[in-house]
Amino acid sequence: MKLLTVGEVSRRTGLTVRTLHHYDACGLLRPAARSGAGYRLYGEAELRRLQHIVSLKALGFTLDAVRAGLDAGAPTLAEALLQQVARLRETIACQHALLARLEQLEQQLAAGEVIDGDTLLSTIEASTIMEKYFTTEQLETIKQRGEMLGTERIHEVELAWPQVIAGMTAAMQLNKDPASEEVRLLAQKWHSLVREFTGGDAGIQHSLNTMFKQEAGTTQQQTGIDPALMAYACRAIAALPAQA
Amino acid sequence: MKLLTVGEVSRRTGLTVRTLHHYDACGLLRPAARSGAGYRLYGEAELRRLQHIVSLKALGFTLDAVRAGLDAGAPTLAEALLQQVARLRETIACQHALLARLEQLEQQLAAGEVIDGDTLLSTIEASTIMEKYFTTEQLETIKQRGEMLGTERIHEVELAWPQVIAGMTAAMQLNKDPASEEVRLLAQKWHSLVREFTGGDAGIQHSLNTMFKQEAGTTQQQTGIDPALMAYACRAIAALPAQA
DNA sequence: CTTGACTCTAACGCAGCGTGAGGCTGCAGG
DNA sequence: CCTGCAGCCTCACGCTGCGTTAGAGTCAAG
Repeated sequence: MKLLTVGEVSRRTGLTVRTLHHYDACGLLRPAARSGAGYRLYGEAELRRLQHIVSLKALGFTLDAVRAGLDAGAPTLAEALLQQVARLRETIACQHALLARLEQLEQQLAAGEVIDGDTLLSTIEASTIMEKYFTTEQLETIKQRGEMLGTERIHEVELAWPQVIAGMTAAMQLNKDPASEEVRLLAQKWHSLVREFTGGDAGIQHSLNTMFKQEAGTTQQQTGIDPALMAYACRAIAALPAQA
Repeated sequence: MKLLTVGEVSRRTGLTVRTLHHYDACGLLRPAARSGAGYRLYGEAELRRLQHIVSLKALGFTLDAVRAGLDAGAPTLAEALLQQVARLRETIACQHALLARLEQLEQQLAAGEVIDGDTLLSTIEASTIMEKYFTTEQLETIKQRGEMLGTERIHEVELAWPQVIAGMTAAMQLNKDPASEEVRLLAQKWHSLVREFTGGDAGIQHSLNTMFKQEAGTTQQQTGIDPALMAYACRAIAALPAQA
């Protein structure tokens, strides 16, 4: 019956001495005995327990969970395993979502001339906010629509927007009747541009509206559309003759 | 030009007051000014910066990284993004590997009568140790072979091993010549059982040997094969007439 | 003037150890 | 016997990103 010191256990297991001290301190693995000088001495049983500890930790359990699992019986352990699976699945799902966003940004970086700091931050911001107001499915739908339209058309749209916004802003500031002839063309253009984004999906349309209401500040900064302009544009569109 | 107190900023952003204090303390977001009473006052610029902070944090950056990214220019930020993508990919890969192991254990739990504590721990242990000595590809290969063989055959093998081991141990203890007639049948059986696991893959065979050498203690406990027996068995197999 | 809602600073707590500091122990060589 | 050196011991702070009291000042309303 041989007893080992911390250093020896450390070499055999690859754990650090400090870690063994820690396990002792928190009651996870107590040495079998102490030498006269106070040296920790571990026996076979402790090595086995340590093996178990390492294994469970490798499965992602916290030290508390490991202790609980070892001190309680197999049913508890089995249950803990299932819980751990569930937790892990969830975190992986989150990480995946995150990765998707990061990769999208990465693509935009690779594809674009966009190395300007503010633009980059705006792009990031936009994706963050979108995450907040659209469901995963909706984002998926939007992405697919984007692929259908193609890069070129998207570019056109991005160029078209500022003009429409500028026109609408001017009309509003001149107090023109939103239902008037002159505003009608602008309203039609606006409407079609929005449909190009929503694809006619009512849910997406709704989320979009909510976002513009809640995040007025940020969206205004990014698009130049403030609540007043939005209201004006909505009235103009509402005044359009039936379906275009 | 309106200034906001912590509470107001908190309500607008959803961050806690404590968080704002923290960001102030660590220099990530300093208030624009302080009131006479020492209240933190934030302006528009700070709100924008805060927006950026939140966005970057949502991408998984540490506060230090966020500060670095915001204080340095866009190139740094872009670079950091790429790094973040790489890091995330790696952690996801790890998590996936972990999940795979956990799910395997889950299956065994669901399928088996194995609710005994020691057995469960042994199973976990085995998978942990295998992870250590076999490459991912090898494990994949082993898994596929397992599926090819089918549950039933695996069960048979698991039953056959103890008998062979017992026989070989007895032969060794009786000091029988490993090359003798009597031992030959045992050696053949042993050899074929090993091949059933390795599938004839030299790499897997090698990893298996390494594992048995390095983890003598644990494997002996789990299989009943100690180094001496292993050596004896190897000699017996080496003495077999050419290919079986 | 009192209340209640808000603010301030200061400081511990969390998980799981890493990383010293400062001080014994135990064995080998001179 | 003394000296070294490796190994052991016990504190105890540090890291991340805040949560959470605790004690105390501030502001606007009743």
